[in-house]
Amino acid sequence: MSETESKNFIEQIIDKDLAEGVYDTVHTRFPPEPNGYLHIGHAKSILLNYGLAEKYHGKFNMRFDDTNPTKEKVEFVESIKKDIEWLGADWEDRLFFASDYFDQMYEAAVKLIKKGKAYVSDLSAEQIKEYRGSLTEPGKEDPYSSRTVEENLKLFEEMKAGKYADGEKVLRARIDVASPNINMRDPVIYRVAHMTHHNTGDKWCIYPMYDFAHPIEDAIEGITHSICTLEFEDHRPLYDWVVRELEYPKPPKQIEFAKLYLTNVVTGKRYIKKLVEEGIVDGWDDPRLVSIAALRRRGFTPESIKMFVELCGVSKSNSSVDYAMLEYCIREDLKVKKPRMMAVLDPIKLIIDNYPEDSSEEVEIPNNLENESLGMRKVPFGRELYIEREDFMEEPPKKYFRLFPGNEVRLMNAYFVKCTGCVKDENGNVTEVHCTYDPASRGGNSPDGRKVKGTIHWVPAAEAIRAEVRLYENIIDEEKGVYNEDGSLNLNPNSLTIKKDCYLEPAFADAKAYDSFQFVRQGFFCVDAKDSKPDSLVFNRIVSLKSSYTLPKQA
RNA sequence: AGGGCUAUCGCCAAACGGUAAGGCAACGGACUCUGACUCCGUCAUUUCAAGGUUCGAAUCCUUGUAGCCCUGCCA
Repeated sequence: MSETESKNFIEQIIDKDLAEGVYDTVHTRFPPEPNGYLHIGHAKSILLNYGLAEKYHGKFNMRFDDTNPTKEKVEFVESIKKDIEWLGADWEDRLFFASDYFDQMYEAAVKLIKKGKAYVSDLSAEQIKEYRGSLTEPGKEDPYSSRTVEENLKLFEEMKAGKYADGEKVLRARIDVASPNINMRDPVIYRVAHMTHHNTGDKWCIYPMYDFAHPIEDAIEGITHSICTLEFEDHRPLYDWVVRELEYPKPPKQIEFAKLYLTNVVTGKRYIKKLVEEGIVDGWDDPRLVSIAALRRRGFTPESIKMFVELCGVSKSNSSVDYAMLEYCIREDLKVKKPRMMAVLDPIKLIIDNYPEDSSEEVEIPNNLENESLGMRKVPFGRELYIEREDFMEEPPKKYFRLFPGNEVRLMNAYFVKCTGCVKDENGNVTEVHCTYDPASRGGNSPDGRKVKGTIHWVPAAEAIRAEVRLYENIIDEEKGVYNEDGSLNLNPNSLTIKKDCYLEPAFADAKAYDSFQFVRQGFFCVDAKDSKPDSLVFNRIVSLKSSYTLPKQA
């Protein structure tokens, strides 16, 4: 708590605005265009905007920026709402659509025309591009810019009435065709598009452009700080021009911050689209992706994502955050919240030769030593168990303190067992490990006080539940990117490992979709909501434990 | 006639002229009913570079360098 005293640059701007009386409240918004799925980068924007509103006891609006009917779909509206709710950003009763303001935007355009600040142009898209000049050359005056106010009013009215075809006429703001900032070279602010809009239907055939619409949307909603990403910096003068010319009393202010990029992760929509189309991933919510839906399916919690975003901070420098930081956050969140269960991913049978045949018992195990409220569970124990194949070695390396002939270890929360040997098949592969147990060590400690160096996990062979476990790695190979120079896919071949025939404790019979657990020594896993069926559980690994598999390096 | 923005440890990121926070990662060590977790320790004589101003510069000035963004009737 104490180290969060330093404020990010946006909070500093807000503090100053509040102190100087520029605004007397804070009102933010998240304004996605409903044209795709949200990903971890959007989460930063959502939680930043929502967090600021919370922190300053202000308000947070949800707004769909749907001013271009060619790209937007209702299905995205629903998925976006779901994801934002899941993240915990509460817009209360303030859910808006930019398209709800089309009337006001139209009036705003008329106002500009009347002020002589906008005119109708007959130039084609290509011609406008030509007249705009280039990065190094100034633009040229639009030949239609000298039309009278009356003429412009009439023409704009006709545009609205549907008299013109798409592309025939546009409304341009009159600013400065020679501006070094290309966005200020008489930008188009309204275009003709005969198209059915998902919200307004066929009411309109003219639609406002982002640069014109966005400041108006913000102003109408009383937004104070309009937070967006760095690429809009060049648009700020236009944003300010719009709110100034429209004479809004306490105009909103645009503030830009750097997008969140994750190292070695694909976020680009067109790349993900291609991966989905080519069947490389099983959809936009494939657990290897970082869409909000994918993270949810993988088992990330809203809390972990919030922690992650806060840890990343807010600045204006382009940066790419290490994936390890995200993993840290989910480990941190889950480790005290979720039960620690025993699961054997690569099973080998362990037979306790001196355990009475046809006998069994139950041992009691705490669900999470760090969180007593998670309670205890009972696990059946018997003569035949499954243990991890790597927990037995016939010829152990130095410092190996699991099972090997002659060595005694503890079966977690059960008994001490001493390895007596193993059985191999004709190829020399170990098929069974044999041992004897010490009945006096029930519970996991010996009354004579002797210690064991190793403790291993186990699962009762008869009652164990079979499952499939999927281990995901980042989908992209280090440094090389999604595609090679020749356009071929460059994927990490280990991005998905499927382990079938894993054995779980019987308690997993009650596991439900999205339930997550810590598998002792294996990491954190989540029941896959998409692929699990009542009789066969599929687990996605959320994150592995640090170096849990690695043995000490040999000298 | 181009314009805008950015540059502090492997990765994020504070510091707002007073002598380089913190987190992730990494590496030692202690502890442990799993080798995880936890704990304790190490990790920028230096802030893209070179000059300058100052008692004092990551912070101010100058000149460079590198990266990102902008020439949609997309957002």
